[in-house]
Amino acid sequence: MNVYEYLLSYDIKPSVQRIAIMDYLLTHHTHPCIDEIYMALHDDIPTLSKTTVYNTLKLFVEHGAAKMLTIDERNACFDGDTSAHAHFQCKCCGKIYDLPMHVNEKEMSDMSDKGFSVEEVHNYYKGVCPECKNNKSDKN
Amino acid sequence: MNVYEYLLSYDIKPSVQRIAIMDYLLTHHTHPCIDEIYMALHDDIPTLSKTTVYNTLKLFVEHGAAKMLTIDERNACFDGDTSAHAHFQCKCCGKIYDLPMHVNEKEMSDMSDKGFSVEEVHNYYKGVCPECKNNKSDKN
DNA sequence: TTCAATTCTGTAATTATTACAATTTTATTT
DNA sequence: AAATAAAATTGTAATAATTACAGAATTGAA
Repeated sequence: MNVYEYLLSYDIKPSVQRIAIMDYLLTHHTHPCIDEIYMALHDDIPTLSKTTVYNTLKLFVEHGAAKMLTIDERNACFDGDTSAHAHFQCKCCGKIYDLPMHVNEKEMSDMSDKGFSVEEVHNYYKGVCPECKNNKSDKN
Repeated sequence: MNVYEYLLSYDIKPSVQRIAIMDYLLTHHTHPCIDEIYMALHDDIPTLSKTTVYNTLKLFVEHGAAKMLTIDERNACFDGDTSAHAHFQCKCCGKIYDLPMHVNEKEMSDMSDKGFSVEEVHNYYKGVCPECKNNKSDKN
């Protein structure tokens, strides 16, 4: 399935901009912020407006085609992988890694027992990634 | 232990403003944003500056006396309860609830096996709280 | 009391995000 | 194919959160 059909499957009308943005999300697993996407696509689509990037990602999130991450305190990040998974952000380099998520069934059933309807599960860690740990020890 | 000593235990020099802000965090479990704290304390300390609220909370977080939550997309929220626990934010009323957190030991050991040093665990859910569910059904 | 260091304050600057009107593009009808 | 209507995009301006910073106030030590 190409990006055009992929968008349609989420009830999103494809356009040049939407296809480019979704394609970027699906091929780059960097959990980009608005600016990263804008700057990356600006070369191919010189007329692209940052407002369009904002609007498009909002649309994607509303239709369930992308997820917004609030791991990074500075910027909202976006993830084209909508499957349930956890994240790790390195405090040193800022990179966000994907991790398998093990949903806690006990926690979930406790919540619904108390009358909470759970719609989203967010699970992330912060610390230092292996790369940055190596770089640090190199300098000693 | 009073708030004065509590701040000292985190190596934070107490001041009128710091004591008031920490006291607010410890007695109100609303996970307040900057504005809530500022407005609540403004009556008692009319000279209080919003910059001080920002600076003080930053200081608290750095010293481990408070945690910053990025659950709410609009504002950073702050939590004086530094013990490991999860959160639930209602998409309807915005309220943030505390939940017991069950740390996933498997996930943790997987990460350290791969060379990740985990320093923070964030775990939260979004959905509709029991109160809002009741209010909705009342209107039918 | 004097001096130095720290903390607080208020304003200005910065940055992310949203609002909105005008333009462009796309789809539909004639 | 031309005319029309609807939707999407763009760019600018407005808003809101946060940070920078310099001066004022406070605290602690000599």
